Amino acid sequence: MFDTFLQYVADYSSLKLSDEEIEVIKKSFKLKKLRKRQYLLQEGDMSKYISFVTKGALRQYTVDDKGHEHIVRFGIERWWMGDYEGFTMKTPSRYNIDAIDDSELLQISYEQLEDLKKKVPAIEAMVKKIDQRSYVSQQRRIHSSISNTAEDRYIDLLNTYPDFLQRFPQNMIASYLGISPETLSRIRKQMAGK
Amino acid sequence: MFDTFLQYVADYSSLKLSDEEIEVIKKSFKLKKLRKRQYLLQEGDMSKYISFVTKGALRQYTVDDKGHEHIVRFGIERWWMGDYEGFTMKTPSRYNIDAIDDSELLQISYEQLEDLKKKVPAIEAMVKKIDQRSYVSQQRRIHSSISNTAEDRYIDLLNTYPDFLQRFPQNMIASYLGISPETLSRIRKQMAGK
DNA sequence: CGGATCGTTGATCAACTTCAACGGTCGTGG
DNA sequence: CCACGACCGTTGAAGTTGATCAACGATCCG
Repeated sequence: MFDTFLQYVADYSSLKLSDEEIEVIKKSFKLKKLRKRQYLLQEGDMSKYISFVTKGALRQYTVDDKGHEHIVRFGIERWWMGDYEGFTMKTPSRYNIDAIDDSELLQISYEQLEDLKKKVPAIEAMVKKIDQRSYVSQQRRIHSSISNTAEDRYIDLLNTYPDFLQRFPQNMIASYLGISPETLSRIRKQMAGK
Repeated sequence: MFDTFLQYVADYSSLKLSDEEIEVIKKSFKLKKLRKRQYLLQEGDMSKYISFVTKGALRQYTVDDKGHEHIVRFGIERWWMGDYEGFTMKTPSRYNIDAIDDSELLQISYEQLEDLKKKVPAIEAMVKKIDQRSYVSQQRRIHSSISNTAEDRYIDLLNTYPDFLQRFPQNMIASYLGISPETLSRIRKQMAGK
């Protein structure tokens, strides 16, 4: 599963890694396996780790007083998951993160990642690119959510992350979009007969 | 208006700036004044600059085919404005940015900012903190938009940016929240009599 | 003064939610 | 290995929330 990560670094930094760098990287991470439905993090927890997903699928979400779940983020292979907010604000997590399928993660603490960025330029470049992309995707999601109807937001999702549909049950997709499962079902039906 | 910026850097980096650093910083920016209603950037433009607002108020928004405006971001004193997405993706802007009031900006190109970050550690620390905050605030806005009713989103806004109400007309607040001006008006009326 | 902009209000309409029921599939324990 | 319960998607009916359209008064500015 390190191959996945090394490939990812190469793709994101377009820098070649030396053997020593690869060693440093390997030593910085530890492997974690999660069973389906297992928590990586629960609301109220403090977490110093972020996790690179090499296998499986996870979600980050809250549960409101009516028991409804609201998914703010999904993570699959080659995505990062973690309570970035809690770390930067030094507060307990507002979110839960759990595994939707059996998953494999590479974990690193934020401090170690800072350290690694200094030692390995490719990692620094990678993090920078991730930050840029996440800014852009968040901004677009905000824009979609204030501008579009439920159907258009669903279409946006189809275009942006076509694989989500295969990977996640429909009710979670609905939660991610901020609509009820019933509405999503009807939207899909209605789109099928277009 | 440089005082505003220097104070901002101090607040965000908690590092003291040397006189030479202050000189380098001053040389990197150029002043720009905007009249109310004047564009800083229009959809389709390419922009290499980001702007630090020392005075006034701006908004970043799109206009849909029905002529409705959708505001993704506001900017007032001590905020940054610019087409970050267009710069990182090297694409023309999807957004318009214009001045809501007469405004004063300090402008710098992205390349120069990179350069400045290397020369002045306080700037680097500042940018890092901004990135973190913007991630967190975007995530929260997304969460609010998928979880909350119009009223709750308005309450969120009141708590997060209490000054927005004084600074921006109600129809723009509505646009930012993704609701119609009429709905916001009714929500406010209804909340007043609580 | 006259026009544009802004917030408000009422009436109607469309979008989405909620509640309830049903059928299919899948995983697990007996 | 089968049966049962849990979970998931679908559908219908009714209810709620928010959008739209239109009209009006107030304010601001040139």
